[in-house]
Amino acid sequence: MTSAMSHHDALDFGSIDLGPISAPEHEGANVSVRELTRLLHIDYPDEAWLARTAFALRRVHDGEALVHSGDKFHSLYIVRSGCFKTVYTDFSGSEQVLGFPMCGDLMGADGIDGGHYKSTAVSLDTSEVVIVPLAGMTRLTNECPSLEALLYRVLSRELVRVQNMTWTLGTLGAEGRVAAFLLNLSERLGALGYSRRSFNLRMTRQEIGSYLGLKLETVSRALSALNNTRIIHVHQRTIDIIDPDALRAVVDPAGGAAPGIEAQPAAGPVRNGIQDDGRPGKSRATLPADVPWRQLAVA
Amino acid sequence: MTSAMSHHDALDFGSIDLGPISAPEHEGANVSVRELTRLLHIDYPDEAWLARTAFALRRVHDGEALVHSGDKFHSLYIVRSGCFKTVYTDFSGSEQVLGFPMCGDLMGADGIDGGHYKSTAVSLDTSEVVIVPLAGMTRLTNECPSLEALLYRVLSRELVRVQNMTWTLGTLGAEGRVAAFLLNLSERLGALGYSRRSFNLRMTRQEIGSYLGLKLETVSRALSALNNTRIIHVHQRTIDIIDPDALRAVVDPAGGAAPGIEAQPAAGPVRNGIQDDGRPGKSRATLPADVPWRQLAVA
DNA sequence: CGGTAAGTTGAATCTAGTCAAGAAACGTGG
DNA sequence: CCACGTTTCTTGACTAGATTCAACTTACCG
Repeated sequence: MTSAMSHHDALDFGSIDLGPISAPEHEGANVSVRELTRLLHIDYPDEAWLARTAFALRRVHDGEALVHSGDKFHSLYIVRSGCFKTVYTDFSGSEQVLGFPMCGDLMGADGIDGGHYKSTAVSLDTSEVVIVPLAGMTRLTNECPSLEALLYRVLSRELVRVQNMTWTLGTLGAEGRVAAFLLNLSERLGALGYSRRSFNLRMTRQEIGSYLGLKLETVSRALSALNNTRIIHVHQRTIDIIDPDALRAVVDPAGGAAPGIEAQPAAGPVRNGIQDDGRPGKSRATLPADVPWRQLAVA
Repeated sequence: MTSAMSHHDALDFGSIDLGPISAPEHEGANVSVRELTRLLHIDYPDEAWLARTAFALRRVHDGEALVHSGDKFHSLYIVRSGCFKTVYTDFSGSEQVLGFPMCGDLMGADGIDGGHYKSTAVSLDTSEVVIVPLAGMTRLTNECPSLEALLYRVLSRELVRVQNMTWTLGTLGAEGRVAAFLLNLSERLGALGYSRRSFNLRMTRQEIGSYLGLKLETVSRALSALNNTRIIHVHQRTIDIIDPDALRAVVDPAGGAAPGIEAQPAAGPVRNGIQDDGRPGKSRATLPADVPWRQLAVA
């Protein structure tokens, strides 16, 4: 095999040729770019013509799969409402939960590189997703580079999320993991305008355990333990966080330096991450203020 | 160097204004887009004008940090030679290793969204990286959408890698993790033209353990166990894989493949003829070899 | 050479997994 | 509305596996 690499366009995202923006699965109302950025908490310059561009929505019912592992990749999805679980299915039957995407979260990115989704996304609720057909995006990004940046950011964000997860799995014990899971959930729900103190889990102990690398019994025990120490109150899927600080302490016993639990400033649009002004004279290559920089992992 | 052309969008990657493509840290020779795609094992339509575009290289010495956690984000990096470790640094000083990027691997992507790198990249060797200043890319991607797709793919690939890692941490025991780690390393080295059978670790047990969520003693024991069962031969950092199949069986006793390993429609070109040469690799080579579809989790 | 860092190995401890039984919630159909 | 089966959750006792503590060996570097 010589260096003959000109096969057909291996880099093409497929050949979904669509109108302005839509998708095979189009159904129901559409969503403007502006609303999309609001969902993602990412600011972007409002350009009139873009505000008119719209993405299709898709509704997914409880228990229904949005995409299956192995399906041909075509679109990214941003959750607009509801809640999902994403799973690797070990064809011996057992599944490993990779995440619980909720409003504003990305799904499907693991399909870009290989051309096939690598995980299955199942709705845990009646949910709605914004369909972002990647192939169709290049046309748009040509006219609006900031839209391209937005995509990079969304992908990066997902990467960070998963990296935090490996930190959680690599460092924390059972109670720490469960505590981190609850805090993360609390934070995300809070960012969406729900109560940070009180919420209902939409997933089973089994699913939580799979996600956290624990058995369901262990999850149950950890929850009971936190319940007994009055840090939270648990009844089935109802969670009340009584003492958030104590909960944080479970994750990070080493004093308060608890790496920010606040995942996203969520309240206001996240300041433009990539903006930078660093002109060429940026130098100062080594003034790294090696700050503990983490967000609380999980979910 | 200081060209004048600041397109100004709120989401712009900054105003690093550079020539064709270069970066503040420019130093040494450059690398063409074509070579970059070869590094990444991603095909792309060869456009003459693009072939003339070049990326800067940077050399990083053993023990030196390429970027620090908390540094302002400016570029992505593709490893061209050598080996790194990427770490989260816990405020209390302890570090969690996130990966061991090698030739063709991406670094720095966790900095895109927040505008600051979230992990530190330290060279475990004398290494060379291709500097990909993201801000400067939008101009290029306008002219060549496939380049944009390339970036998406690279990010997606990294995401999948980390997802596989969470699978590893979530499901495997100590021996399985170490076995998966070795197989992954073997596969990656093989893809680079080195021996799959015999190689030297460039990281300590401590670092491996941190990466795999284990203590160094546990890593040592796992290696000893595999050594005693004649599956591999270990002597300090020298690894010989004697029975690859047995090693795979340690990861997946059930005999199938790990999740996600399900056969992809071999979208790839066939492999060229490089076999194991049986020598622990350290000869310099940037041989392109096609990556087998998916490596076994880890690393 | 000698000192330090890295790796190995053993024994005790602790944590999470496993097996098992029972309680609580949920859905369905009478 | 209640009875019934199913699923989910909780709890206990026991086991397997990883961590901890500690001694010791081996490599590496000046």
